[in-house]
Amino acid sequence: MREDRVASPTLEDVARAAGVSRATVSRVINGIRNVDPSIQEVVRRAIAEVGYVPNRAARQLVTGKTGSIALIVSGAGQFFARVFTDPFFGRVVEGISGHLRPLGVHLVLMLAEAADARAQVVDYVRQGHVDGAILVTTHADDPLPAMLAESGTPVVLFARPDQPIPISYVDLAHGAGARMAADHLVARGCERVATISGPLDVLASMERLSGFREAMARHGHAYVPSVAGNFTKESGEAAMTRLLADHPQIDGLFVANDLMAQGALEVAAARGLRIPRDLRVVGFDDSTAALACRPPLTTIRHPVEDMSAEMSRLLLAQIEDPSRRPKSVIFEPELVVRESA
Amino acid sequence: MREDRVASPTLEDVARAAGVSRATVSRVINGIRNVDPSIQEVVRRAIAEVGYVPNRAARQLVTGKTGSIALIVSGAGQFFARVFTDPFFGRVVEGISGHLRPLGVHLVLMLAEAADARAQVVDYVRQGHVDGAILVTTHADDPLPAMLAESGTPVVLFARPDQPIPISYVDLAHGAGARMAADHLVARGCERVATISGPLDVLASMERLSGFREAMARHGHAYVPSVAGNFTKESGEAAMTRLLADHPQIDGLFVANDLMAQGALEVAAARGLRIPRDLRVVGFDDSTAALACRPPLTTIRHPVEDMSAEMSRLLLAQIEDPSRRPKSVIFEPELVVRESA
DNA sequence: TTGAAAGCGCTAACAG
DNA sequence: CTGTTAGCGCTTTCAA
Repeated sequence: MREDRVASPTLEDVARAAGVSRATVSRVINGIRNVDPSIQEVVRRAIAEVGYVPNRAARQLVTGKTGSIALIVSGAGQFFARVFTDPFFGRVVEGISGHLRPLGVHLVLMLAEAADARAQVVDYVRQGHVDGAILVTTHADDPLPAMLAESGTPVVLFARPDQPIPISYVDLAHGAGARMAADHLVARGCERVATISGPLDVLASMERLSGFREAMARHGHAYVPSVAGNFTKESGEAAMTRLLADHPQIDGLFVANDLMAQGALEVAAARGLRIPRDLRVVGFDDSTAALACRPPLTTIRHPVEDMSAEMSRLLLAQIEDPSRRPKSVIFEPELVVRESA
Repeated sequence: MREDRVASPTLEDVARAAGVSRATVSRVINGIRNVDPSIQEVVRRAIAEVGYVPNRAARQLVTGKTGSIALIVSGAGQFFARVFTDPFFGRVVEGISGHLRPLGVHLVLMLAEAADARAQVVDYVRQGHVDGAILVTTHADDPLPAMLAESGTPVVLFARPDQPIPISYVDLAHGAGARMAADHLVARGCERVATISGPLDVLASMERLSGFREAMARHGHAYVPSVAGNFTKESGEAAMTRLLADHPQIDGLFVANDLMAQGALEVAAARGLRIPRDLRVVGFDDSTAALACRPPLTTIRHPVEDMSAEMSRLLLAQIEDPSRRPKSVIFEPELVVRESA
């Protein structure tokens, strides 16, 4: 009863049990028409009987397809603690698997936190474990996108790469989002506005910062103090502490992501600042952290799930037709008004 | 120059380029002795020249091995937000990949948050994508451990399964840890002690709770009020709020994990309670959350990384010898004294 | 020490 | 509609 474990049953076994040829069994398994319904029934029964499961390696060897794709998260320094602490990555996984699962495509997550891990991941992909990869990188000068693109595997990126490489990606109109934050703060009557930005070597951070500055300038605010964080809550606290030390009078604040905003709000609360009366705060992302804030955070919606679903769509298309030219899809942000501003 | 992408080079190509047979190339690739050093050199050069990468499917078809294992995280309800918010999972991944990477074994992470996802994961494993699986499940009545065990794949669990199934696992002596917390609180002079537990249908939670109660009873404290949370920070806040409403006089608190302790501390601070003067708090896990607490949290060390490394060790052994009997390894907790108690 | 050859389990023409 | 057959790329006896 358990010996089938020793050598799992093959097509051959099913064929014998059903009294047909391997080809016929293969046909019913792959849902190809042109098979007599009664025989289909017999085969199906035989499959169940012997407990047959197709051998992926054999199948891949002839079809060249694995039926699975990798989501690679690449970064450095405090990597694991970062990934498993920021709601962003969960949204990405959710968006991708929501799109892939109904299609029967397997999603595997791989984490590359250092040079050797990166090499191993590239290895994995090049060996043909997956049909393609979706890549999310958290640091600017990551060599992985180029390595992967060069390997010839279909790849799609989250966010435009720093270096111009021929690769498909999905991104957000960060500048437009920052502008919405600026307009909102000004409309609410803020006079002394500052911002906590993300790491300045990350494109998205730069775009949010410059977008915000430009919009504020257009409203006549020539000077907008800013402090950079690294997108963690702790860095938001540190940045806020510094900001308040240098500019105790601010009445409006734009923070480049919700997690940092959460940290900033806690510091503000500890300082006795009432939100939004004394200080209005706008975050960015509309992640679960925005709702966890006290008070709930007014923020800019970053449709991460939709963008991630789009990544898988692009990837699947590229797998189907490898000659496809790289394509980019840019999403539009939205202002979400809650209580903090 | 780019056309090698169309059909990637095979052993045959390398053999031709090196002027030897496929078998010889295969030998040098697999590091088999009995190959003339000069030929080895020639072959290695040829490999680099044609940019050869072994085809995993073909290799697996004959060896039966994939060289990769899966880490499956299974759960439900708010699953993604939970996994990517709790430092615990990062520690698991870190422990496993730290052990596996030097061995050249690939680690892929798979998330199973609902019934269809579970089925897909089992599918993936049974199809032979991986040589074995490490399973972490966050809810009590998860059918996945049994499904996997039954499939015949080598599997190792984090934490003892609720149902007795023949499967290897690694666990912590939770009761012993809870006892340490109790002893410490009592030694610090606490008189009115309460606890915030984890979900009561999770074995580890129960063991921590009953271990704590027993130890307190041994110290003469017959009654220990408790409120259950679900291991998230938010649930810690809610539990603390409830606890303080019913028992405003408590001067000692044991919380079943650091994340909930963090939430509890925030509520305590908002109530004006001084820690540890008015209230001493001991957490559990010694995760990054413990250091993020104000003040830094006294807690019980849960050696998650070591335990995870041990899981991969067990799994590899089981893969090597599938007839191996299931084995369990229990780790001992340690008290880590910081400022909160 | 090296090469020839037999498959691993499956799919996909190609006949029938 | 079904069976036969030729490989997919690799490892591994078995000879040489």
